[in-house]
Amino acid sequence: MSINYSSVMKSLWLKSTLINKQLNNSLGYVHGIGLSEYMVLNSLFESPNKTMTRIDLAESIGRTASGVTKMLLPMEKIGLIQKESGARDARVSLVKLSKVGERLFKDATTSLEQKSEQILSNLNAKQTNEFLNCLDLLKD
Amino acid sequence: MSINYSSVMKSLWLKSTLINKQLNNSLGYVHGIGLSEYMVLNSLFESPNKTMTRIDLAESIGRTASGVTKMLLPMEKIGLIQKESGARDARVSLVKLSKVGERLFKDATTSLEQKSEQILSNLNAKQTNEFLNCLDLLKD
DNA sequence: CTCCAATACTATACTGGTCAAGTAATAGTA
DNA sequence: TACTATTACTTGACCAGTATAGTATTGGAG
Repeated sequence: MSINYSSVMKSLWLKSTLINKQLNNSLGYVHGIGLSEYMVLNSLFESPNKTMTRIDLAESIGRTASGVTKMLLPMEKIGLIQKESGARDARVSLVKLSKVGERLFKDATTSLEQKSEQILSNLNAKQTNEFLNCLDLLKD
Repeated sequence: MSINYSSVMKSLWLKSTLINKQLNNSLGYVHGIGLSEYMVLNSLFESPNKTMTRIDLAESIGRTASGVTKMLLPMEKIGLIQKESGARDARVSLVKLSKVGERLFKDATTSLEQKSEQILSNLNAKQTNEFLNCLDLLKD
């Protein structure tokens, strides 16, 4: 019995689009950011000094450099992040998570956690761990 | 030890964006369609008479009605689908998979299958089945 | 039969992303 | 030291999707 690989990908595609909408709605309605913005905050929060280059940021969230440039503009305007000067390389423009951004990130995280628990509520602990493990094993 | 639910969702989000790009590139380069278009063909192919209404189509691929309206325009122009008149309800405009569309769908399916197998190559058969099972269990 | 609400779209304006081209700074090489 | 390639962006044109508002048709209540 051979596996139908593409049906797994189709299922992944459909579920991820539906879940993305859910999570975007949750975060957007309460905190005014989308999942992409959340992931930016997340990457910054987890990085040493809560500071990253735009390229590293783009890489960490699977977006292009220009995509990052554009999404950071409004985030800077509302004070979630700030430009950090003082890089030894004059090409890079460092991005730092602000206090406001960190606060919003933490609030958004609890929202996300709740929604995520709900989405995963049909899986038991073992399944959830296996699922995460499988995700990590996917080649990209 | 409690589970960090949101990290599962973050992982899902990141992987799915990266994999979407991969699959879109594969399909786009060889067959000139994206994953969304492929899923439209897929839904039509699997439906009785290879015919659906636009809202059923929208529902089946997780897109809005207006999204479907727009994506079907070019697909009709290149002959992948055709408008089917003769619905009892004059509001609906039925969409039918054409022979050309069916042909392209089958070709694209083999491409997709190959790429999918590659993406899943780190998972064994048991893991793959479990993964698919978990996907189906996700609430959306 | 006549409304009124709901359904199945379509059109417009907008958002969020890409790609390709351009700029400035740096790194590597002769 | 100078020249070239690479890197880290930014910008503009475009594309794929949404939300909202509109149209035409249908179904149901009185």
